Amino acid sequence: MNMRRTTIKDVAEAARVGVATVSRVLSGGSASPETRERVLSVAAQLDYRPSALGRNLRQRRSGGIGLLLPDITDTLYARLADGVLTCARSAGEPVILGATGDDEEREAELIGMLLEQGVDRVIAVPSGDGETWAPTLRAGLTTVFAHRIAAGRDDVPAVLADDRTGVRTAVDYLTGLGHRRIAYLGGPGQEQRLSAFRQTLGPLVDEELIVLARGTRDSAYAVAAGLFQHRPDLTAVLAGGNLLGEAAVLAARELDLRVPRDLSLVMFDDVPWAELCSPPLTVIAQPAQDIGYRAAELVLRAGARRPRNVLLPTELIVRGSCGPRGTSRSPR
Amino acid sequence: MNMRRTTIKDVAEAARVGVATVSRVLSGGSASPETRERVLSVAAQLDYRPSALGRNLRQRRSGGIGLLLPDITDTLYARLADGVLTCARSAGEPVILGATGDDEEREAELIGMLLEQGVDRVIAVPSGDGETWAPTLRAGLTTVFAHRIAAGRDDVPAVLADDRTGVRTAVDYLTGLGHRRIAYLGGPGQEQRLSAFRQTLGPLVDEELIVLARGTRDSAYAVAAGLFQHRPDLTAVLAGGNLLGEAAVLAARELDLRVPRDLSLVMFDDVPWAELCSPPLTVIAQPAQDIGYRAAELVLRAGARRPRNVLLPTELIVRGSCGPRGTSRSPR
DNA sequence: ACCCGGTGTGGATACGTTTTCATGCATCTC
DNA sequence: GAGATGCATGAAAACGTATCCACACCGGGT
Repeated sequence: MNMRRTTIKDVAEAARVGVATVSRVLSGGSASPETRERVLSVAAQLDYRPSALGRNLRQRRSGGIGLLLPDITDTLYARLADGVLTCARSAGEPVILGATGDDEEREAELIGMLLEQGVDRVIAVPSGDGETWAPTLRAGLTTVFAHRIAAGRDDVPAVLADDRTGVRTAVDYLTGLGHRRIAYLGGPGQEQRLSAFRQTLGPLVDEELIVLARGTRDSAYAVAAGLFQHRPDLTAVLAGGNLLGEAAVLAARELDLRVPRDLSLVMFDDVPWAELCSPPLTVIAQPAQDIGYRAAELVLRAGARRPRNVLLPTELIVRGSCGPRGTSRSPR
Repeated sequence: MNMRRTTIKDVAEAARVGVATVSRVLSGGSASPETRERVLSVAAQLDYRPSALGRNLRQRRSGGIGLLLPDITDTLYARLADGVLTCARSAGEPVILGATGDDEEREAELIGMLLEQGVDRVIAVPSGDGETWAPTLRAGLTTVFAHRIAAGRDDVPAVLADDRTGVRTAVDYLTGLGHRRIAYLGGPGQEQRLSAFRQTLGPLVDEELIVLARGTRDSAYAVAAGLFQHRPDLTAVLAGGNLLGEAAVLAARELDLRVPRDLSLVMFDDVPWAELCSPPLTVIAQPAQDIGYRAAELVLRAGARRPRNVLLPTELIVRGSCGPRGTSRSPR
């Protein structure tokens, strides 16, 4: 079977017009009503689909939007991706997905791949700093950051969750319950949350209770377990991501800490399993899907004036993992 | 800034050779050592990157792999996607992602989009039947199914988890614990699992204990709750997916069924939160990431003889959600 | 009658690459 | 030494589309 694809030329011949006219009709240009209808009917008849290849080459840009995430396996990013997909689908644009693994080098590599593909619109949860993203902008790509920003790249619009308010609400909630020794379990690239934590806690902040993990499960668990063992006097912990929260739950169980009696726990990001835990986890929900959707909107409606950053609200969802400060934990 | 992209022509001029030579050198064709080196050095100097646009048009196919999943939000599919991404990255191929939502129509639409993009390699967790996938094959796309197959499309190679053995192992485990009234909670597109369930259980099978949900969380919950209420005599349940398992846990808690005392639970697919549950869930683990990776391998190494279906082993991971059959549940 | 602006149309070109084909040169064979 | 064989090379032809430009035509103004 050597079926050649039907091209615009076939349509033009069949409709007895020039290729230019067919192109115009299909791209919404001007044409006389009868010509338009004839072309349309012939195109439908031959079930002609314009080749993106030809078009892309001609306009020196592939449609389509690039999406760069640290890890598609993380439900937060998966939801974000889902939002992007939803918006892109309604615009008929393909989405090229890449996983950076929070690695600057891999991110740069993927950016190179996108450039090679002629992609001219990118949504990213950036891992690298401003330098990594310089080629992108130099090449004239319209870029939008989501969920976090790259250091030193204030010129790129971003759509973010209102982390600061989220942290403040959670910390206020915990201090309201009487907690004083509150730990923060952080991950990579969340300076906003950490600084909000410090700021809200003010004089109560204890630098020893602030620990950072790398992006992996193992690292998160090790850090959480180490913290709990090293500082038995802490009564509450704020986990700055669902991976960290998972680690905290696991580590607490391993050390026989009862939640919420011995330890109150608030986790960033509402995930389906937060409700399945016992007790169900109190969380700071982020509109991950919306973030993706809005980012896609921004990147599609480019050309209009560069919009300011978008800040989406977070919400503290109180479930059962926080209680009043009990007596200090006793070593077993 | 009107920086024109550096093209192969620029490189050719700068290296004082023809464009054909540059193309050959860069594509690994034959050339004299000195020419090769000169071209390479000039290309590096200008930091030339061949445009995928031109190449794609020339060879009438976009490189790149299309990936069609029901829902990127489902961790199973997210892991599968991760496997595909990993393999694709090592091959330098972009991945175009689409979410079908388990909807035949949307799937067809996405297939159309892929065709229009000139994608000629597709990995899919198919939702539609053979008819939906007819255009794909007619257009000569190399297609590989993952995780499940489309009805009536035995001509498409597939990478699957060994569902039948997984189900058999789980059911044997449950009957070994003394359970006789075992329910099956199924989702869409998993005939393999269901038929294995029936076959393994043999005469013990009770059609009333087999219930199917649609793909959504709400539907899963409703079906699970209905089953538990309607048949208080059941003592064990096999959930045919992590969404179903989630629903089962939730419904059991809502109805005050203690796991595993009142109800033993085995879930298909090992997800991170299975360990966080209390009790931790006994699961049938599927190598989702491997499935994706292998599928990507298959689709990339096409041209070789069409390989037979690949069957990847599942594993029963015993945790704490199954116990010996207790006395029949008493109504509260 | 003439010109002029507007509109619909098609020919031609360019987008950047790969691949075919012909050419030239060097080496090998009889 | 003549012909054959091999290899490196560049000119040119696609690939399918969008767009520039020129042309024809039509109506209304002077």
